[in-house]
Amino acid sequence: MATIKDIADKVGVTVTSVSRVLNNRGYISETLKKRVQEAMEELNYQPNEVARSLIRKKSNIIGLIIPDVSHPFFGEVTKYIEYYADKNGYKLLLCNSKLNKLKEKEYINMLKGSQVDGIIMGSHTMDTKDYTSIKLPMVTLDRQITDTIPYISSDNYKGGELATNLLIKKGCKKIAHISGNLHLNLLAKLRHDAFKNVITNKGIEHIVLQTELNGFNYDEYEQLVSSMFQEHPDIDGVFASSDIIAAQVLKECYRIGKSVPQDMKIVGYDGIQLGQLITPGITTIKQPTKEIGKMAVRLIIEQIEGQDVLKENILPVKLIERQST
Amino acid sequence: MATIKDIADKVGVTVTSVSRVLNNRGYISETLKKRVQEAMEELNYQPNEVARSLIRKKSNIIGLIIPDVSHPFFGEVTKYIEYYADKNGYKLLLCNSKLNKLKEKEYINMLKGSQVDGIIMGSHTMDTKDYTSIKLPMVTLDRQITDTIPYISSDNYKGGELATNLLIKKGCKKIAHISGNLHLNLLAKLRHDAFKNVITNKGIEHIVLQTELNGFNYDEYEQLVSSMFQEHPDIDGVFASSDIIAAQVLKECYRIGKSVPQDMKIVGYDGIQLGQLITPGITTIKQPTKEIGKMAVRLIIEQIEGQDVLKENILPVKLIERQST
DNA sequence: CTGAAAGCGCTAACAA
DNA sequence: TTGTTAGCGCTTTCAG
Repeated sequence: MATIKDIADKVGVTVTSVSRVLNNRGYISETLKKRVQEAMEELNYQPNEVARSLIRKKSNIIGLIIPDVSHPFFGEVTKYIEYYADKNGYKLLLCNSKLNKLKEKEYINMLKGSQVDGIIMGSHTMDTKDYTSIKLPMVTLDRQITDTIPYISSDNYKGGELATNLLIKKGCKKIAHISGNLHLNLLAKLRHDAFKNVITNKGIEHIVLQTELNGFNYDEYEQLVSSMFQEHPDIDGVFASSDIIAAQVLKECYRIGKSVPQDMKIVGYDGIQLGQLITPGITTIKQPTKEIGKMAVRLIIEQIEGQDVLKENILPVKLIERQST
Repeated sequence: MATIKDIADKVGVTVTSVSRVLNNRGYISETLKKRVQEAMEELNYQPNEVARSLIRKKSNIIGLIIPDVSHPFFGEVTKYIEYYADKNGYKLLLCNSKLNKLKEKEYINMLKGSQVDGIIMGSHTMDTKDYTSIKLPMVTLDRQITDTIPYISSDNYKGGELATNLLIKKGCKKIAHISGNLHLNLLAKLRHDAFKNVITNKGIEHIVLQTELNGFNYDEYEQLVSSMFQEHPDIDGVFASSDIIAAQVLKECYRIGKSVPQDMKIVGYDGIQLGQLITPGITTIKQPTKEIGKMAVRLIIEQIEGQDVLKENILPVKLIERQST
């Protein structure tokens, strides 16, 4: 790979001048500029970003820690984060923590060592103090760690209300809520809170189940759903905390011969693209993945640039009614 | 952030000694080693990987260019690539090309500038010469560019055969193959070739459709499938080149009242995790995403280490029969 | 308008 | 066993 020195030698100037045209800063004659640019073209010169990072103390890299890119929701968010990062001249280092505390810690150290300019945390299984000691621009997705670290979430409470009210409106008499793990301190817990409040107010029979801590295990969902129906054969409505779980519920309904939406109504969560492929279409609460990704990148960059940012960033959700209700 | 100098000062030695314990190379007394390590602990020292990269001329970063992480197949492959990269001490820089030639070029330049040690190309819309000029360890997924660049693919021909034979065995009289775009020079084209060969040999009526070039557009699939059924109402078997497309076919069958598998049999491709959530379960050809990811990382690292690697790496596929056939 | 020189944080001969 | 020194590729004062 050609270096700045090679260009300088070829043109017969010093690296200083080449650096000047590279950064378009300081005085350089038009002719020199031309000649340098030509030489760069010819040698197919690519500035070494590692060297630049070292001296500038800025890598233009954003670290992203999420549980699992292959989960559709995180896949979509990641796509948009990458898109907006790139659009703003940043690169994305991807880390899948699998909701593992140790892994998360290791990744954070790795990212610090790699001199990333900021970290977007979509997985947060560690303790508060572990985060406050990071000393790097950060934004979390769906978890409020302290009131100094900005977070982005969609309106989980509203989502929970929409889902629960819809099931009630549609006439469900006994409703189950299958929530993610409630011990992770996620803001997604607000979906559960909304469910509880609404359903208690209306005095409707209900149960709540939660998934395990260990990531996204389809087999576990299958178990969970199957035993739920066995224990509570009279359930006629389910509010699932993800479209994946909702799909699992739907599948179990097929298996045990319950027809949807007649005998059973289902509402999912997330609004992943794949939801529209399933029949009957799963009614869902759509999270604005694109806006989440966009805002995550914006908040990180603004912090990198030293600006103050809003700590609380709650984006609207939308009820999408399909055939499962 | 503490630097090596800070540690040296604190312990009262030079950076050389600190570097020695950091890299565990050369002679250092046990006591000095201890003291240095303690100082590192105390100051929470993280070596600056950017500086190390600069001098070692090795970044320990692998670049990954794929069309779209949010596509389930690529999401799964990405997950495993990240897993094995991390396991081997490499980081992953993620790039979504959206099958855009210009974007792909820009990403390659970006990755070269970032001094990545190698590139895994899961998107390849450029011309052969653009790849040969990269001069960096590379491996491609599902495309053979030259006989010097190693590639990984699953046994597409076999997959095509398995799918087609199954549909025939199940009694289909007119079979459609919905393929990805055939102009991308992908090895996935072999699925089409196998389909053609098998079905022509057996003298069975058939049609072939292909998707557009522009990425993965669910609406386009919907259009395509819908008009296919309108023009050929007598189709009773579909071999789709992805599970997503297969799901779309299934959805259309529900819409127009064709029952699956009685009136219509469907085989998908990829074997994504989500396939098992759909009812009826979609019969599919499973690609070994984990092995693909593992091998991609292995081949890149072996090249980085200067080893020779096999150029042709074809992994086995597996037929998974579910209820759609 | 251009160059000389220092230095980013770290590694690695070569000396001592 | 430890230190001196040069240098990775680049940016940036400060001179000229």
